[in-house]
Parts: sequence; C-alpha cells; structure tokens
Amino acid sequence: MPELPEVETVVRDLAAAGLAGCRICSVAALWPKTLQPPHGIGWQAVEGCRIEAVSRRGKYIVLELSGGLQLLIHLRMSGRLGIAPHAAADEPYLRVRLLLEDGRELRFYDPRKFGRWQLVSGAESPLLNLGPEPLTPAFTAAALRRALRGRKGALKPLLLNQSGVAGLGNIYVDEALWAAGLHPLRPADSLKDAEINELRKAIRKVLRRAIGAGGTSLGSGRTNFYGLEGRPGRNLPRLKAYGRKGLPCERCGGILQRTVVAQRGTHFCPECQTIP
DNA sequence: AGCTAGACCCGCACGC
DNA sequence: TGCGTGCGGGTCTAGC
Repeated sequence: MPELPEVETVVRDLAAAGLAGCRICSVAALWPKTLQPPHGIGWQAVEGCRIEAVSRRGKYIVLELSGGLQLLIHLRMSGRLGIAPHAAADEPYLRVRLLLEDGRELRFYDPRKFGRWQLVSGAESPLLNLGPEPLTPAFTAAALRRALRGRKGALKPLLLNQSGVAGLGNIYVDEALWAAGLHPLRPADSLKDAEINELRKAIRKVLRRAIGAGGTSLGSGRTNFYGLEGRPGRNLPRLKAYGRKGLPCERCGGILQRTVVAQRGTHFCPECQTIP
C-alpha cells in the first residue's frame, strides 16, 4: 500500500527517468473516473505543458506544469506508474496514459481503481490540508504536540488522517507506534513531552529506513507495490509489528497481537505498548 | 468541530 | 480443482 516511502521511491524513479523537462502531448483515460474533473477547465489544459518538476507531498506525486497548474497523482491502494513507448501494447489494468513529446508515455495501472489524478491550481489544492512533512525540519516536537493537543480520540486514527503529519498509512503508523512503545488506542492528548519526542523520532526512523529499502512490498500480486521499473520494495524484513501477529516482539519477547482500530488491521505488542 | 462509519473497488486468500 | 465469500486499505463524504 503506497505510503510516504513508496511514493518517495516512485518520485525518485520518475526523476531518474528524466520526466522533468518533458512536454505533454495529451492525456487519455481508459478508466475515466481516475481523472478527477478539474475546476473550471478541462484535462486538455495539460496539452502542450512542460513538466517543470516532479516532487512529493505526503502521499501525492506532484508534477509541476508550465503555466502554473499542478498534476497530482495519488496511488491510493493499488496504483502503479510505468514509462513505456507510445507504441507499446496496453497491459492489464492500464487506466491512464500521459503521452509525452519524446515518444514515451507515463502509464498508470490500477487494478482496484481507487487511484486519482487531479489537475489543480494552488488555491484549491488538497495539499493545503496536509500536515507537515515528517522528514523536514518543519516536523518539530512542537508541531506534533500541537497536532495531538486537545484530541480525545486514539493515537492511531489521528496519525492516519494526514492533518497532523503527512504521509503515514496503516503500515508505518503501526511501525512508528511500535518503535515508540505506544499503544494505538492511547488517547492522543495524554502523551507526555518525552513520549511525543519519542514518537516524532520513531516516525522519522521508520520512514527513513523504508525509503532506504525502496518501500514495502507485501506479496507478489498485481495489487502489490512496485517501483517504476516493476521492482518490489525490500522493506518487509525490516517491519517489527505490521503483519507479525503471533510472532515474538523483538524488543520484549511478548507475542504480537492483531486487533482492529479505526476499521484497520492493527498490530502491536501488548507487553511493551501499553496504556498507562 | 471532532469523530465514526460508509462508499468506492476488486484481487487475493481462504474455506469447503 | 473449482467455486463462493469476505477482507483490506486511503481518502472523501455523510451523519451524529
């Protein structure tokens, strides 16, 4: 499931493929719902634009276009990008083709059809609702404390909602909570300053480690995560909690449990992630 | 406003 | 082996 480290991996792959600097001929949707209707303009507005830069914000891939528009790509559950020549045959689950003037095209595959492309100008951008980037200096202990303050709800759903921290999903929330020794149901505003700082460090650690491994791929199916060249991530063996139900905790030897929190599978150690 | 639940989707794992 | 069933998960929306 693409979260920050997987999206970062794809963005680095896109940069290495030389996507920045390419000029767009046209966009074609094989599954029209993937292309969200832009406000006041049509998708043909991308025609003739140059891709000025490729970056990431939270889980969004951001293509900065000449003329000031941004093309946002969200992979959601099963989205995947590839680059192919115009002439290459369609593969299964191909949903969108972005044709480039150099004879290549950016291809979007998405078996489960959750992924979305958006064409936005700054003012109505969904990026405005995102919390700080966890791997930048903006993600201070004070910023995390502000995000948690006054929140009566549980830690895990808050960390998932993107407004306090951008880019975490189900896997890395479980990993960060494990690394910080915090229970997923711990009331968010009950954390002491030292615990907030541990959580901040844990979030940064698990994300950095996963980026270093090219992201997490859970299996080998079509809906799994793959980089631009179809390469799976190598972070699975580094996970300490997610998907490890019944295995011993590497920190204390307790048996890891799986429960459901906020309608999501949640993995934690009942021995060393407790609610005081 | 904050929080929860449902909708969107369908491959895949699992059970018989 | 083949079929049927239900799970999983990010984000938006609806409803309390």
